[in-house]
Amino acid sequence: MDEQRCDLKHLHSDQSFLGLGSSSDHRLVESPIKEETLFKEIKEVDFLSNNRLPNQPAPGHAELTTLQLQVELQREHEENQKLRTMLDQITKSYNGLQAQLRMIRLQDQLQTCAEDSNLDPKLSFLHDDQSPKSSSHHDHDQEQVLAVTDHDQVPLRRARVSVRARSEAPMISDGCQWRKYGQKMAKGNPCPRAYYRCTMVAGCPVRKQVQRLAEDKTILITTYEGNHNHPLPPAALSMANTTSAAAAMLISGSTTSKEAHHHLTHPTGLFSSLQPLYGSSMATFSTSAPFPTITLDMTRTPNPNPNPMQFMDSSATFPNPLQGNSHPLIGHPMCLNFPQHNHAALTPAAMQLAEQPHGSMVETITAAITSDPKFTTALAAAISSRMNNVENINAGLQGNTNGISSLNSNGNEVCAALSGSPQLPQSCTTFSTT
DNA sequence: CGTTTTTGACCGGCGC
DNA sequence: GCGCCGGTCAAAAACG
Repeated sequence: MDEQRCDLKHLHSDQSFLGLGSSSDHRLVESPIKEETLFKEIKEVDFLSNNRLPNQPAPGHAELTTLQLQVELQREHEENQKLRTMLDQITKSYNGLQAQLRMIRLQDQLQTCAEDSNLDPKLSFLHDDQSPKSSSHHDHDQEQVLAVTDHDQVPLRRARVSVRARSEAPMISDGCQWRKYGQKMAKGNPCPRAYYRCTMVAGCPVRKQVQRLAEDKTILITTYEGNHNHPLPPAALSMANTTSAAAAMLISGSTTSKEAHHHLTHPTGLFSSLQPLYGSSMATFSTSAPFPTITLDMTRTPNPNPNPMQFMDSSATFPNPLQGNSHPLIGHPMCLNFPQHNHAALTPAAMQLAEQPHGSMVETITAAITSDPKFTTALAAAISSRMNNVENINAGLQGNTNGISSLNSNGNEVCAALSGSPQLPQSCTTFSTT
């Protein structure tokens, strides 16, 4: 009952709900459901008001019988069910519109990129099983947009994100529910490799492999593949954002080189612009494997950021209230967006790109940082102070962009940053090159 | 008793 | 064609 009240309180109080609170959001995302209708509906189920039932006796009235209370409870339960149904519909509409917006932005972004640099031929791995090579540049871009934004998981199903972290536990806690479906002895490693699939929702394509490093058995290598096709609890957003962002970077940041490894600092495009911000040794690309893989190393601290809080700028945005999919986590006070970037360090082109899923790399770093208890307190204080100012900040849809190929998951909120990955005993302030 | 884990079998890709 | 290897399946076992 308390949870229901919290939900409804949020519906009443959060002006950012559905993005209706922001003028810019309102302009860009118009819910198919009229505002008036929405709030009228909500008004009818205002559990918090003492006058919500004008034709019913006030609570606590002496005339109330147990039967009446039961009838009222039943009625409120039905209304609550209606509300949840409505919320689900709104969620679907919101996700659909957000996906459309994302596709439009991505098209614009690719047009901009096409003018500045050649697209990577190696991106053909995105198109292998979709269509033959196209002759025109424009068609190529269109194909890429379709491949990247398609919901069928093909692109990121092939891109993988490997996360290295020190952990004594058999598996790092990333907030998702996993079911083990296999275990194999990998070549050259005495430790078995375990295979898990996401069981939060039936049919979720996300899988992961967990294996200990042969050289150092305290290091756990978790390899993620695919994107969740369902909303994630805040505790799972951090890692999901990490993998989604990294996979998006892997896809969009590939180079023409056939070298076995590519660093994020390759000389063209986004990453060179981001390099001053992210440092020079955060992650490693590997294209020698059957699947393109990006490795994020959270086990070393070769180049500690002297001021990790620099990632916290003033561009914090409202949370996507629907990310939790009508669960009590909606409106959770800790569920706020981390800033996307230190915009001052980026070129305009990089900023535009970075406002797309690449921006989640900041969250990747944030996740690593916040998995360290030493930073948790400081982060909590910083977040608390910024939450006081968040109402004055334009929400902006860029704060709610998801992973490139994920239409309705992997929002950019780093809700779990402060609570997630408790089993990561060590983390670093930057990612290291392996 | 339903769910999860274990584990051997099976399949497909790849190199020789 | 054969063997190796990574990945998945599915029946049995274990668990709560």
